[in-house]
Amino acid sequence: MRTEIPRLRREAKLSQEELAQAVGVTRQTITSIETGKYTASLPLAWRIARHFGLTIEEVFDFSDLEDE
Amino acid sequence: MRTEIPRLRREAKLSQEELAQAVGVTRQTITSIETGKYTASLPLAWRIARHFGLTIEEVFDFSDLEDE
DNA sequence: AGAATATGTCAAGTCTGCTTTGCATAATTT
DNA sequence: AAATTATGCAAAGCAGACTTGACATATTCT
Repeated sequence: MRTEIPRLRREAKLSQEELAQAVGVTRQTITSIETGKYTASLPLAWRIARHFGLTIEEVFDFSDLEDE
Repeated sequence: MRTEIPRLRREAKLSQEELAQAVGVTRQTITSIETGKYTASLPLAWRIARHFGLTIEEVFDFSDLEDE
C-alpha cells in the first residue's frame, strides 16, 4: 500500500529511526511499511497519522481497495 | 477497541452477516471486532468506514491510544 | 409455541504485522 | 578519504487478524 510517510518524514526532517521511536515500533517496521513489504496495523496507522497531525486517510492511500 | 459499528449497523438495519459480505469478511470477524476480541486491520477498517460513508476516525475509537 | 434469523463463542489452522539480529550499501558529515 | 548516520534487505520467531466449522442462546416472525 502506498503511503505519504517518506514525504512527510522528509518534510519534517525525521529519520526512519526517529519516527519509529516516536510511534513505538522498530526501524524495520517503518522501512517495511514505506517499501510496501506490508501494511501497517490500524493502531500504528493512527499513531503515525497523529504524529504528523493528519488523519489516516491523508497518510495512507486506499485507492487499491476502491472496489470489490 | 471500541467502535461505532453496532450503532451504525442498527441504524442501517444491517445484520452482521450482511455487513460481513459487504466488506468481504466472515460474520465471525465482524462479531470479534464488535465484541472487542481483536482490532480490525487497516484495509478492513477502511472498507467498513467507507461502507457507511464515514472516515476511519469516525468509526473507530482511538482514545485508548491517546498517549505513550 | 414453533420456526427462522441474528448474535456470541470456541477450537484449530493460515497468514500477516512486528520484533530481533545482522549484514550491505548509500548518503552525509568531519 | 574516513567515519558516522541512514536506508534496504533477509531469516527466524511470536502475536494478532482472519477463516472454517460447529454449537448455544437470544431475538424476531408467523
